[in-house]
Amino acid sequence: MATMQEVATRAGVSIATVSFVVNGTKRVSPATRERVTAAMAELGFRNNVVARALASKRTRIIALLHPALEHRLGSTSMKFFMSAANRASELGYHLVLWPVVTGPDELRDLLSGGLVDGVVVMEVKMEDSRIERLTDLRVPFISIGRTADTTHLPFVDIDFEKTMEDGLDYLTGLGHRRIGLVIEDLEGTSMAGYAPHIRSERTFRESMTRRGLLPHVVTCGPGAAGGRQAAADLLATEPDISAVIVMKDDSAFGLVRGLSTAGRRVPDDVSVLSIASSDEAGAQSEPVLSTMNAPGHELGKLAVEALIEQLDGAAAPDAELPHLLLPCLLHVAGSTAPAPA
Amino acid sequence: MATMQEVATRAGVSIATVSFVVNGTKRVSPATRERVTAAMAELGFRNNVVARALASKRTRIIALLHPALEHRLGSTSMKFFMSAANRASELGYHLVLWPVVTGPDELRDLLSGGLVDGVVVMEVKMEDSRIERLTDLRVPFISIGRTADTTHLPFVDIDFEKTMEDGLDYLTGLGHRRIGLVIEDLEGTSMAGYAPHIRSERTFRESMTRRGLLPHVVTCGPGAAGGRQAAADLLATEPDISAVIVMKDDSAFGLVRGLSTAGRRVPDDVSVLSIASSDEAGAQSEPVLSTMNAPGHELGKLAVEALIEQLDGAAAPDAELPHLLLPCLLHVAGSTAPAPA
DNA sequence: CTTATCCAGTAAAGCGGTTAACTGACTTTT
DNA sequence: AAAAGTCAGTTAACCGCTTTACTGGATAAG
Repeated sequence: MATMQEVATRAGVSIATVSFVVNGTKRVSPATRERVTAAMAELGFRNNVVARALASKRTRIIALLHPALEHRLGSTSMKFFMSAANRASELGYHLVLWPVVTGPDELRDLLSGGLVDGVVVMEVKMEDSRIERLTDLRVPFISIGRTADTTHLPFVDIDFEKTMEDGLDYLTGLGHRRIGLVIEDLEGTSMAGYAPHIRSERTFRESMTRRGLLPHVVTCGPGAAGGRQAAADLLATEPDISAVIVMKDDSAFGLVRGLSTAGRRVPDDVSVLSIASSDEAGAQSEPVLSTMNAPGHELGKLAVEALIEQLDGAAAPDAELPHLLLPCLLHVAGSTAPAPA
Repeated sequence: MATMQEVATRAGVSIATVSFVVNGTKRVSPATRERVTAAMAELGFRNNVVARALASKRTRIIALLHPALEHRLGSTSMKFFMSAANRASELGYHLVLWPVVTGPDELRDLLSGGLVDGVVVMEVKMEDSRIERLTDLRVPFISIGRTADTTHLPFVDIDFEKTMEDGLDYLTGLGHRRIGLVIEDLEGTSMAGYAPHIRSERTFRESMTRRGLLPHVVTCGPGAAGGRQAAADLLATEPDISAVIVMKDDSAFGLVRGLSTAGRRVPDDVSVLSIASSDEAGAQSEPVLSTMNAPGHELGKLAVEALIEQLDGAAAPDAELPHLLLPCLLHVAGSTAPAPA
């Protein structure tokens, strides 16, 4: 690969001039610029990213941190990732998915090594040590999801509170009064304290109570099997249940089947609303699930924009931290219907 | 962050010595080693990855290239990714998922820039320009999946041929004679020429013919809806079909529902076998699908090992290229049964 | 006609490491 | 006892690019 020095020699200029041409850092006369450009083309010059990074202390690489192994990337996360990657690319950055395998030290290496300009954190828990670590390391970052305390946290997140309220508005609007919530049980796993679950459950309980209704909450095991069991558990507690909100695609699929097995027709006897999901996921079930779609695309875009603004120093030093909340949007399909008489 | 020079000063040695301690590149007396180690600990020294990369021309980073947007990461790919990342980590490398957004130039930048030591390519088509490009750039790489011509291609892949034979052995062993194949139609999409589909279909046709049976092949649209339609199409062609092999999870879910809608019970009337799938995916359907499980875990591990062997120069210069094929393993669940009389 | 300003371009000092070649003291060999 | 090895450490030349300070000629101002 041709180096900058070779280009300089060939164009009969100094290496600095080449650098100015490449980066547009300083004015160069049209004539020399032309010579340099030609030389670059002839030699097939490519700027060495590593050398540039060392000298300038910027790589234009953003890492999307992903807790490896645990929790596989759902379609929502994937959408988010793609959207973020595209937006980053438009803004001249690379967004890579970095599975943090070995724990905090690996993180430290990348960051203090200067390999990465900034970080996006996902799958955040109510208390999350990674956040503190990033703050300590003074790495520019943004979080997808919020910890319990958000005062010093730049984040974008799904507005689970509003999503839940909207969902309940919709269901009660259909006449439902006995409504259950199915949430995967993460206690004991590495995802214990996962914020979306906790917020959703809390809001569900509060909102139901406020509406003068009894909150029926059932936790379940992982996968479709867990959802299936949840149906049985729920019906055992409250046989007259007429609507269920469920928080994970797997669980939702299992839930619907569990309800059928128990002789409840969906949506005639029991309505099912899958939240923080997507059209595509909903379409995998029969009947097609009514969903509240996670705004993965928008969140990805916004997260990257906020982070890059911070990186490029476009944001005022003491500007307010980004605190963006977007609710899931209701998409009515075949799994919800008016409450049975 | 403390630099190596600072550590050296503090320990009263030269910077080279510190480097030797850090990398174990040269013998250092226990006494000095101890002083250096202590100094590093006190200063919280972290090796600067970028500087190291520039000087040594190695980053110990491997990029898993992913064609952005197109084809979202299925659970098989994800398993593969995780397994590869873990194995890489064990071997002292980082494996990151790099969505190539802007096309070949981006690729070129990373590689000629020396940001990445090697590359893993996935979602390979029968003719794939990326392979040629990587060869041209002389970047060490390994492919998950094979192009049509594999003479110069280092790869690991699912043995679709054997998988299909095994699947057909199993089904014919159950007495099935009228067997269909459902494959998603990718013509006209960016994934046209996707190797797994082509190999599977070809082997299906050949093997069926060899067995003296008629190969019923139906292509379908994307998602569950496509699979559903495929059921109708297949029954229109061959109403007495008694078994169907299907190649994608989405399609499989839709297919099962489509069959039910058409009044066929699974598995009593029609058996369904989902290939290149996984237990977890199969469990999302009702009845639980019999699957042939993609060896994502093994492939990820093997791919990374082969690549790193190449990187570390452990392989002889003219050693044979890795050509590894692993079949999917049959996992019998609830969607297959003996052929009806 | 000076002196002050511009301007395009250059020289050179890093950025934080790696590594080949070298040094000097001490141990073996013959 | 002289020649030859060992061995732990050091020196210094890179790796390829960025960026600040500087130069010298051309133009504008006084």
